[in-house]
Amino acid sequence: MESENYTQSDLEKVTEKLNRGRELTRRLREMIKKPEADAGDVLTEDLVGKIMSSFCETLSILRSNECSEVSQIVKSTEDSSGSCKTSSLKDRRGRYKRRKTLETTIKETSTLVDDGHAWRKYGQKHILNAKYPRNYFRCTHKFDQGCEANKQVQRIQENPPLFRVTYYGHHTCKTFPKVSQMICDSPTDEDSSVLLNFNSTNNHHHFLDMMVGPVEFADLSFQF
DNA sequence: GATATTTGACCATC
DNA sequence: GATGGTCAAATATC
Repeated sequence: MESENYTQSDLEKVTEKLNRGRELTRRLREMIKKPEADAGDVLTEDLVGKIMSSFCETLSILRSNECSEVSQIVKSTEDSSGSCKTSSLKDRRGRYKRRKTLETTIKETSTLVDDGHAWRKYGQKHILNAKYPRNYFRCTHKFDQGCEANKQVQRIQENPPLFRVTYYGHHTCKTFPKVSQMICDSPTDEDSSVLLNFNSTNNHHHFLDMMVGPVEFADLSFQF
């Protein structure tokens, strides 16, 4: 489990900041439901800023541990293959590591919307018992910024068109999605995988409803 | 020429 | 050995 890399103190901090974010979100929802309440001393923009700050701090804690984990992987790789620089082009043994338990987010959608990130296709594969091939994408900034985000897109239905998009890891690149492209496109109420859009008041409630529930550390699955 | 996509081969895991 | 994920050369596009 990834949580083994976090100390009890880290978990407590993360929980505290998420709970604070939840409370701020709850207040924001109240203000949206009752716009007249906005006349108070706290503006919605302030709340949004605080919520974003809370999430950023949480991610900062999580990523600081990821970095140490990555550095360990790099170190072990160098140790095991440091003298193998002259290996032939054909010998790609150990050149990549198959992921085992990365954080995943699965979304089923009828339209392949632009999620605001730059993706680069690196593979396509026919999957057993699947009618359509699976497409593999990685973040464009994988190499220049070390972003670990990957996604797979697979058509699962022809008519109406339905795609299953699976995200692995999250973006660590500094190229944040354009706000106008952040689409809250959850096709069904059951679909808990949503993108945050602060630009459209029509979509506030969906995200807010998701956030006001109990926050469990193990359930973290944000998309940025 | 730079960048993105396609596609067959390679490799890890089960 | 089968399957799925990734690499990297070849090719396409701008």
